[in-house]
Amino acid sequence: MTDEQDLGITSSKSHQTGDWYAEVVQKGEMADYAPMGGFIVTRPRGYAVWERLQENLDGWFKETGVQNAYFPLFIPESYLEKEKDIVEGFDPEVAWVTHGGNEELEERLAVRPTSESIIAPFLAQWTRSHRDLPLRLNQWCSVVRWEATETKPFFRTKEFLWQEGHTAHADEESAWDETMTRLDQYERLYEEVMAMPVMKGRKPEHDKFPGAHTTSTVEALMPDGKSVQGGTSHYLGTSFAEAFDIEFVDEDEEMQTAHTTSWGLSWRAMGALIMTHSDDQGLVLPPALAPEQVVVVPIYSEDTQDEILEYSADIAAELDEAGVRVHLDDRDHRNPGFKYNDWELKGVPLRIEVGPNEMEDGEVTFSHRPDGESVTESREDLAATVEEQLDAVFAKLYASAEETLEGEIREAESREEILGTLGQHGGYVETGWCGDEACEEPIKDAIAAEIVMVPLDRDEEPIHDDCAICGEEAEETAYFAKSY
RNA sequence: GGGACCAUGGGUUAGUGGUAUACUUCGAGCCUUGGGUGCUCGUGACCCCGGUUCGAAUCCGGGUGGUCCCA
Repeated sequence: MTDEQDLGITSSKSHQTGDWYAEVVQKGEMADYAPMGGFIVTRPRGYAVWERLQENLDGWFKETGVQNAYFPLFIPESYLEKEKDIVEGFDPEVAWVTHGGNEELEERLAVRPTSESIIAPFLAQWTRSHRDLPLRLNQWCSVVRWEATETKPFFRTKEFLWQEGHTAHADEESAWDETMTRLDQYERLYEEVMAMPVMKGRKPEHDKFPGAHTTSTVEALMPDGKSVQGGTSHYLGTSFAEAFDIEFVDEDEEMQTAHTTSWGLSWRAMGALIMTHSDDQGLVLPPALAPEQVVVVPIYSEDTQDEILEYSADIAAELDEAGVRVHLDDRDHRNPGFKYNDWELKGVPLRIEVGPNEMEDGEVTFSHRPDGESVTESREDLAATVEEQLDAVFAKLYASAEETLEGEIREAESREEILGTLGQHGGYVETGWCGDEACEEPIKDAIAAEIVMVPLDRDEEPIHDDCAICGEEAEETAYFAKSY
């Protein structure tokens, strides 16, 4: 009895979220653990998901004036030291190269934890006049942050894949627009591609990116009530431009200092995606990201085998022609039930079943991965029908993710109430906050929850008049949550 | 930052001191298919280092890796 369970997922999403997640990642063939702690191997199916996220985001970047480039993996120590906030912010988690072959290096090299310090000098070199601005660069690469905390594939790994955009602008307005453009594109990626609603906000002062003027964030709520920082976009002000001499001559022939931004989204997005949609049957992927959007499972007996296989091969060919990513599972010696379970484990969003019944009536049966609902439709206009079904699957995924967020933003007006509400429900708690980091401490110490964001709009009136912790006048609304 | 638990073929697992059990995957063959069919054969494992012992997967110490809980 339990033997057959071992093929699939054996732990429960709601009861053992950690075990469940590790199992889904491995059995869904997204990733394996690498031999060194804190590192993972991304498998082809996992990488394929990353590539589709890349394609979407990269397309939008290019439509909005961004060019891709590539900078070195290593950053000389002296460069890293030019911006002191970066040094302090990342110091404990920088990996260093000290030797080249057997020879000790004269200057040690940091493995990039982020690339501002190696990109900014070139932004400076390439910026002479206001005509050179805005200058928008992006690179897809990996970075290394030697965090001591334990690994969770995609959520927290010492090396991770991401994109980092770096731009220089003539003035604050242009740089701020840039910051918001990228944040909006991250929001769009989550909502339109990953089928996940997110909340946009700003990090509190003490949790900004080192050296940034403003760090904006998209936050997604996981089913276990914890928040994930889904992507960040920083308005860096002029601090990096000053440290790296990014200056230009304006229209009046005056020397000006540029305003810069940086923005990044990592494969943590994949972690959030897997955590959000997958279930006790295994991985669930939205249509736009799935390596296979549709799997065709033929159902035949010995005497119908040839006809059914031909009918299903036709179907697969027609869909392939129409640009649908389709796979025909014509493995013999495997019954349909096995195949259903196998593809459900791997996250294929839509299944087409064709057996004698369907063939006789010129129909196909669709089965939706998220909820197992099945519908039988005519075989005519198949590509159009498949598009509709895939849209229906996307809508289901979005709706259920939305349900996770819905009702999970609660108000609290005292320390006890914040602790009680977060302890009991998780999710977000919004409350008045004086802006002092010290007022976050009691919550952090008690239940490891923190202020994950404040409203983007600095002028927005706080939700309550007083800070829930110290009772002083509230400056803004704080959103407390446990986070990954 | 503290604590708990775990580590055996690719995956899951039995095994309280005598060279390892079973399921599954995978390969070959047979069987045949509306929710993980059955059969035969084959490949394949005790995390690392040290200790105790005639003998260690098993006991002890240390490391590494994983999961969880608390901060």
